[in-house]
Amino acid sequence: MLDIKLIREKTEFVRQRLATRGAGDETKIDELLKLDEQRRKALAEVESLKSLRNRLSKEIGALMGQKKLAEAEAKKAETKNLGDQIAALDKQASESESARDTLMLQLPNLPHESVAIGKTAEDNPEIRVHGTKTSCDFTPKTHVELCESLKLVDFQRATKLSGSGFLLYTNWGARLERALIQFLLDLHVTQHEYTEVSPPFMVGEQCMVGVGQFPKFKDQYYGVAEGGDANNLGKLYLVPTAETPVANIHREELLKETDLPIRYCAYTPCFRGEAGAAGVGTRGMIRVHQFDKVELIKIVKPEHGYDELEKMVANAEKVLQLLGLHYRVILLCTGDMGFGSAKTYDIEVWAPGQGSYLEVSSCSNCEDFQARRMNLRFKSETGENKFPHILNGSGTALARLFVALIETHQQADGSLHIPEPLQPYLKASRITA
RNA sequence: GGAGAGAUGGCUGAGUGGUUUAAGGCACACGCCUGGAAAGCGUGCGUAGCUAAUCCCUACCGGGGGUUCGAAUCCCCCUCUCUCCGCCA
Repeated sequence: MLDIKLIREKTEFVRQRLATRGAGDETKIDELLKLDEQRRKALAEVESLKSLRNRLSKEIGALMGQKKLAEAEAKKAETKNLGDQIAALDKQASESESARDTLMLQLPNLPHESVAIGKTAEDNPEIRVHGTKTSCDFTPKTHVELCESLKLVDFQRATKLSGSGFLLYTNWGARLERALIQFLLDLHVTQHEYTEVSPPFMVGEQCMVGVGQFPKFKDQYYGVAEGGDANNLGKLYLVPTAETPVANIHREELLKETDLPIRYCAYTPCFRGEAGAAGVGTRGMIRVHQFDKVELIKIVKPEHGYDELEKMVANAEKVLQLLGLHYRVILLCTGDMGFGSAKTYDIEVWAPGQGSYLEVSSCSNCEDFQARRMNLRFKSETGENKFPHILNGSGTALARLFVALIETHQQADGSLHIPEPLQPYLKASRITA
């Protein structure tokens, strides 16, 4: 959520920054300010009436204390109609306020000044590249072919269980998936100063609002119903990312400045409806309804937000470096960024079988946008209550990492070489048919 | 699922209709004291809106509604927490 004061005081600046996203959000500003003005006007009136009522009520109390009952009754009569006026104005003020807040929740974050202005993924500048595309003297198989020949994933039977877009890992595939999760958590916890947490895989609506998934993108997620009772559908949602539960851990709290920075690392499966997305329903692991991910979350003082973002990207890159994968880091342009983000880096890993790069990490600084939505603050040393910056980054998403890994390390004989850092986790250096 | 208890500021904890403009304590900040510290003493200290303002004023005691001139306090609904019982991995 944006700061309403910023919108009031620097209206043109906000309008221009919103316009860089190219989604037309800047057109909502006039309506927003109108509602804000209505609210403030009603509030000023109702507050002076309340002030009057409070004064009279006190006088009535004093009169009754002195047993001057007749005078008290007279004053009561005088005060009586104030109540209706107050109720009417209160209603006006709260209606304006809730209309204003509904609009506020729909407005995306302002892009940081360092973000390139652009419309689509075509406009995303490449920041750096690590390694080179693998050149092998045979035609690389796709991950689907490898999964079938090495029996890592049973696509067919997964469909029988849950429909398209779900994976059934089998034997070495299941072991590899588990090894990767363990490897990622250990890396971030022991080498990168994150505290491991294991959150619920279902969250309440408030969490979805807190990080910005609701109300705007409600159709993207899975709601669950307990038992056969359709009435409680929507009380809980399957997490689309660990960001949702973990970023909300300190929701509604007032932290001490010395509590910061907070750095969390969590594994969860991620559930996504992928409504309208290309590639759902086709075979393979690139876009599925459920995948595993290890997520990094930071809650930091505003002045450290962008340093911490750079470190977070480096933490995610380390994963790919250790696994011997070629990747590039790109900066998302204003038009391609997520709703709550002020600045986002994507990491794309090379998948030789696909002949393309796959997004395996997205690291964002949401600044105070999410903290405002969840009313998470910290008390500074000077006694001020401030909103911290909240950052999230994948470290990394697994199904696609799995794809890049097996496509990159496949051998001419059809077997799979396991990179050295992963071997202790898999307890194998090679997978063969 | 059944029964009971509860939800008050950063924490704790009083408060059953009118100096509660939320007591007291802890924590925190500053000062006194001290060779220095602890203890002790003094002062300050909730959140948000409004505002040039740390002045006023208004709101906020889990959330929503009601009664009243006036509600933390009385009534109704909801949510959550705890204890016990049942069921259960």
